Amino acid sequence: MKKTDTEWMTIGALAKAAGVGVETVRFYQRKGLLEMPFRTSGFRKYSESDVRIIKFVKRVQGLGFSLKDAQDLLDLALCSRETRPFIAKTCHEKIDQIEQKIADLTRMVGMLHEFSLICGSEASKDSECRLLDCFENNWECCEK
Amino acid sequence: MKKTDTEWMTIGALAKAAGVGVETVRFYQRKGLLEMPFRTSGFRKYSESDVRIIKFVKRVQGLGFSLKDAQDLLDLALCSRETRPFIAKTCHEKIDQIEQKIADLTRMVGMLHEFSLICGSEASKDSECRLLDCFENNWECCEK
DNA sequence: CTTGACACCGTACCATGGTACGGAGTGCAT
DNA sequence: ATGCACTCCGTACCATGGTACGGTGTCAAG
Repeated sequence: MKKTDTEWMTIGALAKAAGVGVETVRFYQRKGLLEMPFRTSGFRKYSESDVRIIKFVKRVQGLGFSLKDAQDLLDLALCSRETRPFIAKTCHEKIDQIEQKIADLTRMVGMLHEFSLICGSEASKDSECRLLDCFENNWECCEK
Repeated sequence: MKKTDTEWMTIGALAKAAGVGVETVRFYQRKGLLEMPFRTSGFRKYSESDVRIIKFVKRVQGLGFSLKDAQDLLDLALCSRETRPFIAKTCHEKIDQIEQKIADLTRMVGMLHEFSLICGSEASKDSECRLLDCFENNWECCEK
């Protein structure tokens, strides 16, 4: 690769740098998460920013969001006077979504903590703890 | 249905009560999330606890867990002296998993808050906020 | 005792998010 | 100039989590 000076990467280099497979890059391209890159004689030429996008998508995905959600968030990057209202809307939607999720997860983890205490204690009788009861009670643990 | 007295439900009644389709119930059955119910002359007979299981699965799923994870959590309900060590392990694994997720989501939402402030302010110049920069910086927002 | 609603079953199909394959072209080094 | 690695593209395939279809069986009321 004589073009390292012009800082282009091939698809393979990008994939490696981002920790995904070449096919995943092509897949993201088809999905519109990565824009169609410049080409030299048929070969795709990527830049560092593509690495960042892929890593970002992977991170967001790991938090339980879809590729569509990742796309929404990527679109937030286009911050300009015209796009600002749209961005504010998307941003606040995502914030609400995430805060709801955090609240739910927090209750869930609290319940699991209590559950493990009750169930783990020598005093607990067999089958005394019924996890499902806790969930029904908005994740509050048994006979609290 | 003359058997309301014996409190059995048909698959249709269960599905309706749990807010899913009949096919979803059969699917969960195949996946082992619901155990094979008693039958009367070929028809499945469900109880209230099946409704609870389905609702639970749906809730857990909504938090970004797989059916497999839901299954793991359902297995926690079997709290007895023999299963206790296994339960403790699963429970703490899930707790760690969830806490990690909460931490990540919390950083993410904080970043989105800051982002929306900066981007939303009249002072911000076009294209000044680059969301990707924030993510790279462990979700800390731009030039903080 | 028929009729309509529901149940049975297997199989096919759908979307999402990839992963793999195969035949052909390209680029660079030896 | 030859070879090897890498790229191209389309298409097929995979797992997950359902959803739909179609032919048959059952139930319970009219």
